Amino acid sequence: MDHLGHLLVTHIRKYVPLSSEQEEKVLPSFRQRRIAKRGYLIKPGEVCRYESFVIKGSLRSFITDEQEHEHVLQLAVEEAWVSDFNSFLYGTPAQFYIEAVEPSVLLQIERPDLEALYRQVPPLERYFRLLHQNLYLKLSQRIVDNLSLSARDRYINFIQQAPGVAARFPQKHLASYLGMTPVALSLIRKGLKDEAGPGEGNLSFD
Amino acid sequence: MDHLGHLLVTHIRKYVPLSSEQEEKVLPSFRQRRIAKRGYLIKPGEVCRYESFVIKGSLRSFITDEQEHEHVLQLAVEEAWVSDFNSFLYGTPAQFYIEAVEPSVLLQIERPDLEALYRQVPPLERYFRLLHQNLYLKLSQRIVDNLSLSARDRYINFIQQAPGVAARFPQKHLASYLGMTPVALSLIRKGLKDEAGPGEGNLSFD
DNA sequence: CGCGACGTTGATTTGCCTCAACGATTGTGG
DNA sequence: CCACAATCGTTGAGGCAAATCAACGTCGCG
Repeated sequence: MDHLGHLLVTHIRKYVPLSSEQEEKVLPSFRQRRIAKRGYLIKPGEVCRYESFVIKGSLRSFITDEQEHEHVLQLAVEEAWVSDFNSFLYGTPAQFYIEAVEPSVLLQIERPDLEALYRQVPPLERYFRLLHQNLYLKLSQRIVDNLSLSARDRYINFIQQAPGVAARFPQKHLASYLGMTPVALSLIRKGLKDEAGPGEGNLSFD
Repeated sequence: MDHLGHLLVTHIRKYVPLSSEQEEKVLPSFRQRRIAKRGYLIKPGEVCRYESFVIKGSLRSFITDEQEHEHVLQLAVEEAWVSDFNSFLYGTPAQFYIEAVEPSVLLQIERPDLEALYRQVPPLERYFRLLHQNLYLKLSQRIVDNLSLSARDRYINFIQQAPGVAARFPQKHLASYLGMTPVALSLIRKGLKDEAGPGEGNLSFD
């Protein structure tokens, strides 16, 4: 258990220095939670009380539109934070589903505890600023990609930037994340495999 | 001039409290800069040395793809921050153009000065964390909209959420921001005007 | 006034979606 | 452990929203 917990501290230390005293104050604010495959962390309408750090497994966040179509916003694996962030911050009803795609283990913190932790361990304020800076940069890039790339190029791009991640999610989740249908993604993969040629399968993305 | 400068302090105070001593330390770190209509704040390949706060005017950030097509990432008016954030943070070559659409006035800060300011005025660390939280939320919503809404609905959505902003930019910039061509936006507007009926022009978005 | 950039409108094309049927794979209860 | 159902991925046929291409009107500016 504890060796998993230290994933969080190790992760934070990639961004900000922590004294060992500060380090010890972090973990006690978190509770570990397991979530079964296909279990839901949150559903629309509920209030998202926790910010959750993934120490094992994978999850996705998505919405459903009025035609019951799912749209995947995030594909999360180890060292990602998941929450309905708007709901967590403002106590408003959540907009997203968050579902475990693999059996997962999370470290969760409630908002009052997080605020208290900011005061006890000031570098965390900086950590979360850096975290949100990076998230902002990634989303900016994703928007640029959605505006300027074809479905095919978005897929190629994703595979190159996050190798290994695609393999952990059903293809339809990846398709939705990339803004296309499962049918389109299937055709794109077929196209790539064909043009690579039967002899040179070393580009296989499986 | 100073009355414009105080727009920044006033803005920051919407997010975090500042003592008057702290308040006085903020503005001296910034330099005011005017930029003519169609002037460029930054171009791809340059290093973005400043984070710029818009106190007057409007700007857009965009990229061009290999087919010379422009793709607008941001439409900025008063109280927005503009920069090639990645370049600003890491000193890497900028990816974006930033162009003044109207004659504009900015308050600029360099990165070392910003870091120094964090230390002098700790609440700014919190301010920028909150700022990036909000930017993150807005980008998330934009991605959801791009995934789940038609071009028509994205336009309606934008007009409702940012009334007045559209009028300050050429239609083709708005179209690009919304992920469609100028032709498509023109047809959408025509469609909306027609279905509103010739007698009831009170929904006109001009 | 005349040039150039912008918006509009029409004709045509296209990338991706929808619908549908069929394999492949997974998971589950008997 | 097998049989069956359910889910997922693949493939094909047809359709549609939006893009492209192109011509014309309009406005602002030198």
